[in-house]
Amino acid sequence: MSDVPHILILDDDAELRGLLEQRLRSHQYDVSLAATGAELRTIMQHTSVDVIILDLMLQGGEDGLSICREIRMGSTVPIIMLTAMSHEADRVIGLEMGADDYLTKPFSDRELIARIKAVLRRQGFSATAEQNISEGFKFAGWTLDVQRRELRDPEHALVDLTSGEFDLLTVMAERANRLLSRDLLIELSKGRDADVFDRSIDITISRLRQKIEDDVKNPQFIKTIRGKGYIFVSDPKS
Amino acid sequence: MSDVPHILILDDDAELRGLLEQRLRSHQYDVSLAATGAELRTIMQHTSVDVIILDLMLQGGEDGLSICREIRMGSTVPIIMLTAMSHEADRVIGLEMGADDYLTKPFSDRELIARIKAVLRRQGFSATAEQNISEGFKFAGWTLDVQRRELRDPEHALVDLTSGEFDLLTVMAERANRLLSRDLLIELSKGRDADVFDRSIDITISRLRQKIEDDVKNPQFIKTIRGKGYIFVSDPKS
DNA sequence: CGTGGTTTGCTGCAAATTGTAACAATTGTT
DNA sequence: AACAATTGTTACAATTTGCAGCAAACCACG
Repeated sequence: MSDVPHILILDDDAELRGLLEQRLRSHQYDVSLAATGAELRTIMQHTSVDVIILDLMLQGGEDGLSICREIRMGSTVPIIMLTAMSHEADRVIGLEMGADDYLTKPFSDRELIARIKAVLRRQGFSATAEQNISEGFKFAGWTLDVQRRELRDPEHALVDLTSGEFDLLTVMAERANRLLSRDLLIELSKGRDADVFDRSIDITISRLRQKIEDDVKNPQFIKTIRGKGYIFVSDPKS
Repeated sequence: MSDVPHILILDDDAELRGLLEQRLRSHQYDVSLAATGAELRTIMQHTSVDVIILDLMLQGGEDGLSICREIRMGSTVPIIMLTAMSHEADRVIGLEMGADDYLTKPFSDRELIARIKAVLRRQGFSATAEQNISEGFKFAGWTLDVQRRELRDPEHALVDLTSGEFDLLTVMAERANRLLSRDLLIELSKGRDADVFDRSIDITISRLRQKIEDDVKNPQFIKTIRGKGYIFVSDPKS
């Protein structure tokens, strides 16, 4: 609960679980273990988790993807998926389901630690999830204050957003650096299901870009992924 | 199990195996030995391997090329092949099957170590091992930032790529210096299976070349292997 | 060397996808 | 009610992608 990142591992292979626990602990992480989705749920209800490591293939009718999607319904915790198969298609599916990264078994400590660090850094780990939600977000000098519902540019000037624009920006900032489908964005920001020909997200994205992007033709923050959706990049231009 | 590269040797000659092990260990590598394809499989399932050294000629019905191909189905580990004959034909076949480099017997320690280092370096090993992963790629001054979905030329200027071009370049950069078949590229970059007369990769390659190659007629980065596919060369100029 | 068949490069299209302007519907305020 | 602000829809523009088809390059033969 302090500044040590807390990692939750869901895998049905007890041996691998133990191994991962040992290695992550030796790298100064706080580790919790779960063998089933139910255990994972219990742990998540009682403690705060910074990263989840999820095996794509579970036994006994459970499925990593469904669990991933389920977690995503109620949380934005970064998820790293473990997969035994190497088909890159898994990656596509995993990312679409809301995983943040994935690893093909077997993998080395080095790889796993690197991905954990990368994911934590991307999520701006200095602030925990709750802090993020209550305090707001910062990206490239901009400040999004969710409490006051205010956006300020790097010069600290107020940028006038409509509430729809603000809601969209908020859900995107909460899920920065992830692929977000139009359907998901509509559900999260408008709280309704998307119609088949629903283009309203595109229009709101367009209006947001006009207000926050330097060059609308080359957006730094909101990137379009053709055929997939959008990504909000929280840390552009290094 | 830490930062020392792990090398797996598959050879049916026990004497050569021992010799290689001893020498590689003296060069600070972590070494595992396998005498058969089955042993190799077992080792790969349980640990992570950074380089595989594979004898092309094996006894008892096993064949280095098939094993190489089999490894490639599920992994991108660099493979160095040992061959008794120096026929250039072997080289072509080997590259087709997915080997990364070649060594003709007999060879010196020096040669072997040099190739191992070269292969590791191409995989971006020497780098702090963290950048290597999912952050981005660098080649000949260019920068491919996977998070921000941006490509910059050696002058640090943004190069405008479409989603499809970006995806293709990414999967090629992830597998630099390897022969990549059209089918594989389609599966990896578009997430679908290739049709029989699918030329869409050729077109995307062509458009990519227009944007990144100095002289499109003499491409430095994306080389065509007639009848086989393409290779992305990450470090041209030699 | 030629020659013909095969493979690859690349230029128009056409279809699909995305961006956005203009207008209509909705909501909230005075 | 009148008005302004916000949001959704429609329509059209711009972009991206894949295919057809032809030119160029390549290869194996004689």
